[in-house]
Amino acid sequence: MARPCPSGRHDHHDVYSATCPCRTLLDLLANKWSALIIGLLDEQGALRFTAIQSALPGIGAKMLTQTLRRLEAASLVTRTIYAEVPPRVEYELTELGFSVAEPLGALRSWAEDNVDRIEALNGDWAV
Amino acid sequence: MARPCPSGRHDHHDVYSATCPCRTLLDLLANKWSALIIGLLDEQGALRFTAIQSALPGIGAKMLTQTLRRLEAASLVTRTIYAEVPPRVEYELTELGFSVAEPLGALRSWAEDNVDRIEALNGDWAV
DNA sequence: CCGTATCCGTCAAGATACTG
DNA sequence: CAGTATCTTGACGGATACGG
Repeated sequence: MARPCPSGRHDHHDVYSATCPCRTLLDLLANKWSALIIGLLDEQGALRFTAIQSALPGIGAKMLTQTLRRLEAASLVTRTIYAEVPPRVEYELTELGFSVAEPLGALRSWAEDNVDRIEALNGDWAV
Repeated sequence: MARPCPSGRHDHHDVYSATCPCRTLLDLLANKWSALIIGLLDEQGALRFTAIQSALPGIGAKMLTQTLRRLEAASLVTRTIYAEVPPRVEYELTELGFSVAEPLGALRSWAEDNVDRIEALNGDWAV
């Protein structure tokens, strides 16, 4: 059983509470790379390590491994090793992973759709 | 006019491109504190600096100032100074800010609703 | 090919003290 | 009240080399 959250904003959990485990979960999702990785796996299905890395310019192998491992620990992603030569490892969303891909996708779309408006309002926003 | 994105996944922008300004925007939103601050202002309307800080246990004044300033630069939040004694400063969402509060709220709700399931699947996920 | 292990520089962020 | 200024630390993250 999860630790209950003091505030009781919802039945059991509240991201605004510092001690609530769902805040840790939000931190995992509200992260630069997690949102992109989950979106990628949502759109393209199972992908190999290298495929993910080249689809995400700027991410290093270490950071990618780290993020994938955390997503795997949270049961959002599965990691499947195929005993082949050369070795092949594929990452794929779990059912839970697909369900979080929806709100994350909405956020990505919002960013893509509104960045022009923001630049029009203030060209120097990207500090 | 915004710089176009090379990939052309959407009409003009693509968060998967490292150079696209909408990726910078996503980084601003997909951030531990931004999601909470925007959600708070969405639920409670205009709030003073101290009110926000006490609603977000764990955030320091420096980090709060920094995040609010970036949100203000992106035209998601307004900052209003009232010439009173003692001084009062209120932060409030703009129309743009309210519109992004929806997808962010969906993400927060998802975290609150699914953390139990994740803990049941793997008690050690929060590494 | 798919990582892990290690080293190491940078800068994000906390603590503290101070100002309008 | 609502910050800013300064200092300090340590964790993040890049580079490299190596293992399964």
